[in-house]
Order: sequence, then structure tokens, then C-alpha cells
Amino acid sequence: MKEVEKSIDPQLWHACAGSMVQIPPLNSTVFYFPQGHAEHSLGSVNFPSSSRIPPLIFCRVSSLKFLADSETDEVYAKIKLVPIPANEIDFEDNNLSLNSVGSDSESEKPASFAKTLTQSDANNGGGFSVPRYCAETIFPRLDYTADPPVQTVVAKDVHGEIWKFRHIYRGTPRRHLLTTGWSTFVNQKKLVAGDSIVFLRAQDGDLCVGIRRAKKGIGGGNEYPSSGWNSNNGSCVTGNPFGGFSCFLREEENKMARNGNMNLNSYGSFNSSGNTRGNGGRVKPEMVLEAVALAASGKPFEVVYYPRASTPEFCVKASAVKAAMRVHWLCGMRFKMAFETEDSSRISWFMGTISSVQVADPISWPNSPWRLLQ
Amino acid sequence: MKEVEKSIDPQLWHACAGSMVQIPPLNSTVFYFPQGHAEHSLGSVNFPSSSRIPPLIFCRVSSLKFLADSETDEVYAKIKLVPIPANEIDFEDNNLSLNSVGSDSESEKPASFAKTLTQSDANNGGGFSVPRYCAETIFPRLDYTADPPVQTVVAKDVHGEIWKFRHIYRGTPRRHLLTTGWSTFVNQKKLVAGDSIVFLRAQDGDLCVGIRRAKKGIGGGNEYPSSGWNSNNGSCVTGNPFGGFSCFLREEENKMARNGNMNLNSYGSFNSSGNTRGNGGRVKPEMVLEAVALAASGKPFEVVYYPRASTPEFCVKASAVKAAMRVHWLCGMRFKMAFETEDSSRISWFMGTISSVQVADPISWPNSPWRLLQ
DNA sequence: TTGTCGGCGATTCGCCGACAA
DNA sequence: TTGTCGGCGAATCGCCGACAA
Repeated sequence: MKEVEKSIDPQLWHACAGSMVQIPPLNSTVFYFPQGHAEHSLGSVNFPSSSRIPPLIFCRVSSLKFLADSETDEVYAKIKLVPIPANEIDFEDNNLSLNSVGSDSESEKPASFAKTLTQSDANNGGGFSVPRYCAETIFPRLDYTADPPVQTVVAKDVHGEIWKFRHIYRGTPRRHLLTTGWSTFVNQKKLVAGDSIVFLRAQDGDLCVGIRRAKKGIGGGNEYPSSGWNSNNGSCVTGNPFGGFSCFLREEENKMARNGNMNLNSYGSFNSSGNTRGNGGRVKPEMVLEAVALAASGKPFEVVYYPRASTPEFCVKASAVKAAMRVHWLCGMRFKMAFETEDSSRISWFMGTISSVQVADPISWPNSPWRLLQ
Repeated sequence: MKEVEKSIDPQLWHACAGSMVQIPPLNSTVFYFPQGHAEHSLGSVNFPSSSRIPPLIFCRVSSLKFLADSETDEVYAKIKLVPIPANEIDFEDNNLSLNSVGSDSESEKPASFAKTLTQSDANNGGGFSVPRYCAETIFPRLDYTADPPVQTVVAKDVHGEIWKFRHIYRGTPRRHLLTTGWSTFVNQKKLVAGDSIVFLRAQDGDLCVGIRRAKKGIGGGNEYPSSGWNSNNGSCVTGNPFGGFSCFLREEENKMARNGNMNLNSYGSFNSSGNTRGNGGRVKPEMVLEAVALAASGKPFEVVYYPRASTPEFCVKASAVKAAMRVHWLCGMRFKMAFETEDSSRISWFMGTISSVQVADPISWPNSPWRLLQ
């Protein structure tokens, strides 16, 4: 209720959001897409037909807050935007944004590692199997002369809460494991197989730990209206130099049998105890309407963005849009599409061919370039 | 977030709220006290000094919803009120309210029992010691010919969720106990010693179970501005025939050492895992302002009332106010005060003498009878 | 009548190497 | 390199009467 909005470490935020998520830097210029904002909403947004809403609005980022849900740890961002009047639009102003990009690269990517939890990792009885790479590059150095080599690993979560894990190197063949402390973490965070855990070494040397919940869709199907792979969900085309369109195709998604914590005892509660897992975090339709109304009238407004909601970004770097607009997208044109693999920070590329170029929903969004950039 | 407002069984609601809590019946007339509503709020409410707000507003109850917090099970009510214009006020109209009172008594009090959890009840290792009266009048009949007499007791909570308990009659001397299923209940509901549990047999014969959290005040002191025992907190005067002023003086309040679930292990989280216990449920100041604004302008409005918040009622039956106003309250006058004992539905009476008659905060609430009726 | 305690089984938790993918 | 399994010790959990209060 009275939750205090405490900004979290931007680097941990980005690590939890995924490597493909880009947030426009402070003071940079972006295009705000009301239609994209609407798709980001959980319910359907009914814009008043009376007022004409521009398909995209040129804005400057005036404030940026990196936040995390206090219950689910799901990360999200609050972005304050100030619309820039049409006559002040300077498409070539890249000075400031370049500066910002500079300050962006200044905060270099810290070492981080993500792993999807296996059954064995999530099971009660067990520990956590630490991939060798993670143990050697992220965790503190282990004294291999000891027998067995053991240490206590201390990590902060997004709320600054401290967790301790016993890190041991044992077994034949040898492997890294987290034992004591791990099951407490799994239980408190309500992690299940398929969720991911992120370890990150901050610049100050502190170890941080974050989580990414698996999408909770039941059948693995798209939960949102879409008609084909090049529609809105989970796929998104972008030329490499126009980066800034995040998209999430998950490997191994829903392959895992989801053996929830059903209480099969004869005693106790029968109803499942309220699915309070993550990824429910989405924007309310009223918030969208409010933001759009303010934006359309040129007033500053605020938007909330859940980077893991599988909907496209709706605040896109101005330079990226500009560059993309210069390209004449045509049928048959080939393109590269980036997508994220779940278990590491590697990025794979997927080649494709444009099958059609069309403006979606041309009635309410005439001449909108929105869908063209899906 | 997207919580559906599901009305719960009014009888279970009342059992959880406590026997002193009275909610005005549907369509009855009440006086709405903005000042009382403000005290019901968590933060401080700053009324705009520009607009004159009447100290009490005559209303009709147009809608009534009995609700329970989906997380903490704390009960609360949503009451829709329609202000009645001054010229239509009929102080003698008791027909409808009498009818409503009739329909109120029509839903007769079902058998219910409340018990404050002892250390032994709340401890992990143990079961629940069922007072004989509860076992014999509320629980299903036990077959005493068996050895030992055992049965499975099934109970629904406020959400309709079903819980099962093993009820056994054993030990020397014999006593009733809940064993298997009990600790699951305690853990899921996050009950601690000092909280209360309510068992209730509904008319349809179904057994229901509700909870009342102990107030979480640390020092046992008043959390709200008060100056003396006859101030607002935990005490409230009413002549018996003027019933409808709820008040809560708890016996044994905070006597219990509150040995929270501190995690003293060397591993795991250090920060206390967010105190998400009950009794935090209160109204936001904005809601109060909104309601008062609507009320002052004669428009229908809605209020939320947490019966266990230790603040006086702010929607009082019109007839009760009328009767109370007829009495000339004077210094030295003796009165009877009802208060609730925690562990059962008994009501005790406390004799007192009026020490002073004064209007609190006479500047912003001139001529308000509000404080007079504390 | 019922709150607390020590006792003791039964069950789970959780650490371990052996495998094999 | 790392996911899963069966094993086993150890630490709880949770049921029980014995006592008082």
C-alpha cells in the first residue's frame, strides 16, 4: 500500500530485465507511441474517439526511475516524458543524446550471469548447480587448496536484502554447488523450475542476485491477439544499427512440466493459494489514457514500463526511429532479428524475410508507423 | 491488483469484526461524520480551509458490501451513502429503519466462538487446544464411543477456501485438540500468539473459520493522538439503548511477548521479511477528501470502514444519534461503557463518570457533536 | 478445564557421490 | 560440464501424556 519508491541499482535492473532491454538515457529524445503504450496495458484501452491522438509524440526524457516490485521482485521503470512542440523538433539534435549515450557506455556492463532453474535446482531437497563460468567469473575466488573448497557467498537482491549461500566445489566429477541457504532463497522468492536467477558483480565488487520469472502462460500460446509470427508477441524485427527494440523469444519455454506446489495432503487448504507469481505486472488502462491525454495536450506525463511483458517498447530512441524511417521497407527484403536465449546473456540472430508491409488498424491509427516496426 | 470484490457471508463478517461492531442496515438513515472518517484514515487529512464542511451529514445507506482483504483476511465494509437534503430530513422517520432493524434481527446470530491463540497454539510443534464449549457447540458431534474419539473437521474461511483439521479428544485429563492440518493453517495465515481465531456455524450447517489479528502496536501505547482514557482510542462511551458505537478495549493486549519469526540462521535473508500482517488496512486520506467533497455537495458517495481499526464509527444510526443528543451530558454524570473481551463474545461493562464535556478541535469543527460522543 | 512442557516417533530436509547425458 | 537420482544422516515436525494453574 504505502510502498516507497526506491530506485534500485540500474545495472542490476538491466541484468534482471535482460540484455536486450534498452531504456533511453536521461535527457535523450524519444518517440512515444500511444498505441504501443496501450498494448502494454493489461486490459483493452478504449481511446475516446472524439479526440485525435497523434500516432507518435516526440519527447524528452526528464526523469528515469528503475524500480522493482516489492513482492515479486519484477523490475519495471517509470519514465517521465516532456513532449517537445513540433516547431522545436530538431531531428538532427544528437548532441545531447550522444552525450547521454556516452554516459551510458560509461557505466559499462558489469559481469553478470543468468541461469534458468532446473528441476533439481528448484526441488526442495537440493542445492543449486552453479555453472562453472558463473562460479569462476562472478563469484569470489574460491580457495581450491582446501578440501573440500568451501566459502560463504553473500549477495544482495534488488531490495538490498542480503542472502548468504554456502558455495562448495565437490563431487566426482567436481562441480560447483550452492547448498545451505539456497532452499531458503527458493522458498522465500517462490521460485520454480523455469524461472531464472541472475548473478551480477557490481563495480564496487558487491555480488548481487536478481530473478526473472518464467512467463506463466499455460498452453505456451500467445496470450495477446496476434496473427502470425511477425505480429506483436515475442517477435520483433529490427535492423542491427537501429537497436532498441526489445523482443523475447524464449527457448525451452514451457517445456518444463509445471508441477506446481499443489497441496496433495488430505489436510490443509484445497484451493490453490492464490497465484501471486510475477509477470502479472502491467499497466492499468486508466494510466494509459491519462498519459496519452497529457501527452496529446503537450503536458509532461509519466509512463510505467515493464520490460518483461513481451510487448514492444513504446518509447523509442529518436535516432533509431529516424534511421528506421529512412529505410524503405519492402516485401521480400531480408532482415536480421535479434532474440534472447534464456539461459545466458548471449544474443542470437535470426534471418527472415519481410512477408508484408502494412499498417495495422488503419482506422484508428492512420498513417502510424507503429506496426511497421514490429 | 485486479482484485475482484467478492462479498463474503455477512455473518462470518460480523463474527470476524467482533460482536460490538454494528453496520447500519441497508436503506436505513445514518449520520455521516467527516471528522470521524478522517480519524479513520491512516495519514492526516487536511481539509481545504476554503470550503465549509458540515460536521455531520444525514444520509441513507444505498449499498452495503461486506469484504475481506484477500491477503490478510482482514474484514472491512464498503458503504454507499446518499445524502438527504436538509428539507427532507424527518427525524421521526423510523419506519424504514425499524423495518431494517427487523430484517437485521431476522438474520439471527449464528453460533460462533472466538479464542485468542496461546503460545502453544501458535507454536510450530503443536496443535490447537479447543475449548470444550467450542468443540461441543460449534464443531460437528464427535463419536465418543470410539477410542480415541477422532473426526475430520472441515471449515471454510472468508474466501470460501476449505481447510481440514483432525479433531481428537484425548489426554488425561481429556481435552479437545486440533492436530493435523492446524500448523498448515497457522503458517498460511501467518498467525502468531495473540491473534484470534473464530469458528462459526452458519445456518446451512457449514462450519466457517475466520481470524482477527492482534493489534500490532509495539509498546501497547496509543498510536493516535489522544489525551486521556476518554479520548478516541480504545474507549467509547455509549448508553446501552443508544447502541451502535463500537469500541475495543482488549484484555491481555500485548502481554504476550512477541517472539517474531526472526531468522537467526547464519544463512538466508537478514532483513526481516516485510511485515505484511494485518491491521494496516486503513483508508487513504484522498479517499476521505473525495467522499467528504461529494457528501458536502449532496452527491452520493462511498466510504470504506475497517471495523477493527480502533477508531470510532463515523456512520452512526440516525436514531442513536438522535437519542444521544437528547441527553444533556454533564460533568459528573455517570455512564456505562461497553467493551469487548478478546477471547469470547461476552461483553463486559465498565462504569465511569464523565470528567469533562468539550468539543474537540473547535476551530475547524465548530459546533460539532462528534467528540462529545466518544 | 486448558496452557505448557519434555518425550519420542515419523517424516522431511538437505548434503553427498554415483552415474549418464 | 552438469542434470538427475538414490542413499543417508540430521534436524526438524508434530503427536502424545504428564503435570500444574
